[in-house]
Amino acid sequence: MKLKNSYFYTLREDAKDEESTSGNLLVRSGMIKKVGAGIYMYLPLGYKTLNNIMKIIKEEMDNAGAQELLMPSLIPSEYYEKCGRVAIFGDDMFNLKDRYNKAHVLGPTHEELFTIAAKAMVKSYKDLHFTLYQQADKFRDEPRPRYGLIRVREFIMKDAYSFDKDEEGLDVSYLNMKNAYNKIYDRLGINYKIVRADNGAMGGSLSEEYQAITDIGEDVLVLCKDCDYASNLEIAQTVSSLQQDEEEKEIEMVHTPHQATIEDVCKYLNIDVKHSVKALLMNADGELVICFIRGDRELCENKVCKVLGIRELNFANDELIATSNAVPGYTGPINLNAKVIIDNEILQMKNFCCGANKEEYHYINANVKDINYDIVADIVNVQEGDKCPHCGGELYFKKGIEIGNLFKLGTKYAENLGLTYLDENNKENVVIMGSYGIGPGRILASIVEQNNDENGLILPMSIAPYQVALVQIDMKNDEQTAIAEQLYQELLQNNIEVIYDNRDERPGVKFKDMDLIGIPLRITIGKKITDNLVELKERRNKEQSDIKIDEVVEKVKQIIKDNLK
RNA sequence: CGAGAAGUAGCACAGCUUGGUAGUGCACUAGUUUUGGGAACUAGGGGUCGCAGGUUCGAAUCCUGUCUUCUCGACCA
Repeated sequence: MKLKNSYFYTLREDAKDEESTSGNLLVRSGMIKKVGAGIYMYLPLGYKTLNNIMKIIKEEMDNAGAQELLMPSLIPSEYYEKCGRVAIFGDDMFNLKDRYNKAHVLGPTHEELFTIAAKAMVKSYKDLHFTLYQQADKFRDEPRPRYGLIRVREFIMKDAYSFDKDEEGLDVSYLNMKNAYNKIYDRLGINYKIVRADNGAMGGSLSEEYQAITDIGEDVLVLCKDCDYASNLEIAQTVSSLQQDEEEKEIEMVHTPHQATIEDVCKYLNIDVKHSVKALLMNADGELVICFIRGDRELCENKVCKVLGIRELNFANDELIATSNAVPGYTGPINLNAKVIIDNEILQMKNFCCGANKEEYHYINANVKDINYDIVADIVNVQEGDKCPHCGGELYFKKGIEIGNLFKLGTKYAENLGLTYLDENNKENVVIMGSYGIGPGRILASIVEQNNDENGLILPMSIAPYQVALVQIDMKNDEQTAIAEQLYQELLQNNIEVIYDNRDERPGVKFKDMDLIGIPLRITIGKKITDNLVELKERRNKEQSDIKIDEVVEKVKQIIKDNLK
C-alpha cells in the first residue's frame, strides 16, 4: 500500500479516554476508534491486523476438520428461553422487541443455534461426530466496559461446537480442539498459559482457559513453581499448609473491648492471625449464611455460590443479620442460630481464636469439637505461598486476560433442544457437545499489551498488517523514487505486505509513524543509494544494517521466514 | 449500581474561583526557508464552550436537571 491517497492517520498525543496501554496505542496508531463505551470501529489498519489473527484461527480450525458457517446475531428469544439462559444471562444480554412486539436478543454466544443446526442433520450415530465454527459478532451488555478492546460490548468471537455420540468421542474432539488452539496461540506469538477454569454460565464438566499474561489482566492465575499446575483463582483448590501438633486446650472466653477487626483482636491478644477464625455474614439469595474462614484468608464467593447452588452472593445487611444472634465484629461459630459454612481448613486448626457472639468478647483455645456448623467446604481463595494441590510445591500468582476457552458442555443444550440420535441398537441417545471460544480482539489487545515500547507497538510478523515499511527520505529525489518503486514491486511479487511511505513528510515523521504502528521491518531509502545501499531496521531489537539494494528483498524474505517458524 | 474525575476547534489542553461576547500547542490551507528521528517563520480557515432549563442587562464561567466518557469497586463466558 502506498500511503499517499490512502486512509491513514496517527495521533501524536495520548487519547484522553483510553487509559490502558493497548487501548491507547491502538487508538493512537489509527487502528481503532471508539464509538461508545465498549464499542469500537476497526479502521483499515486495525481491521487488516484483526483479519490476520482471524486468518490464522481459520486455518487451524480448518486443519482440525471443523467446518465454518455463519449464524445471525439477531435471534428470537425463545431459543434462549428453552435452555433457561434468559435468566442466566439476565441483564448481560441485549434484549429487544420487533415491530410486532416479539422478543429478540442479540446473541451473546451461540450454543442454542448450533444445536439447532446439528439437529437439522443428525439422525443416526453414523452422522457423528463433527465440529462446526464461525467467526462472528457477539453482544454482551457489560456492566463496565474497559481497557480498550479487552472488555467490550460488541466483539467478534470464534466459537466452535463439537457433536459426539459419547464421552469418549467428546474427549477426542476436545483434545483435537486443544491441539489446534496450541498451534494458533503459538503462531500468534503471544505469551499465554492454559489454566483450569470455572464452567460458569455454560454448564458442563471440564473447562480450560487460555490466558494471556499481562498486568492489566482481570483474572488471577494460580501457578506452581515446581509442576505444571495452573488454575484460575476462582476454582483453585486450597491445600492448608497449617501443621499444628499441639494438644487441644480448654476453650476460654476473653474480654476484647473495642477491637473491630480480626487483625486488631489478634494483636490485642497477641495471637498469630493464622490461628484465628473470622466470620463473614453473607446474603445468599435472601437467606443469611455465615461463613467462617481462617483470619488471614479471603472468601471465594464463587466457591460459596457453588456449594449453595446459588448465582449471587452479597454481604448481608443489618436487617438480615438481625434474624440471628450474630454480633458483627464478634460473630463466632459457637451457639449461633444461623446457617453456618466453615472452611475445610478449620478442621485442621487447633486452639484458635474466634468471636463469642457477645459484644466485646472472643473465645480463645477453641477447637473443632467446640463449634457448630452445617456445611464444611473449600470456600477460600488460594494465597501466594500456599501448597500446590498436585505436588506440594509453592504457588504463585499471575494476572491474565482470557483469550480463549474450551468447555466440555455435555448434554445440557442437546437435551433441552432435542438433539438426539439413534444408536446401533435403535435406541435414542442425546448428543454430547463441547464448545470452544477465541476472542480475536482480545488477542490483538493482549499482544499489544505484551509488545510495546516508548515508540509504540511492536507487532509480531504473524499478525502485522504490513511486514515491511518502505521509507523514502527525499520524495524529490528521482533516483530514490525509482529504487523505492522497484523494491515496492519486488516485495509485492514475493507476497510480502509492504507499506510505502511516499508522503511529502519529513523523515522524522515517517520514522515515528512506522514505529508507532509497529511494522516489524523498515527499509530506508536515502543518501546511501549512491553506494548502492539501503538500510534495513528491525522494529523489535532496533538492529540496523546497510544492505545492497539488490540483496535486500532476499534478506527480508529470510527474516520473515525465520520469524514465522 | 456505589465512589471519584472529566466533557471548550480534528487531537491535547488553558480560561471558570471574581460573569462582559473564546484562547494556546499540534494538525489543516497558502507562501518562504528547511529536509536522516514528530522543522521555523509569516498569513489564514475552523467553535450552537456536551445537552436542556434557570438566575442576570449580559453565562464557557453561577444554580438545577440530564446525557456521555474515564478510573476504582460491584459485576463479568
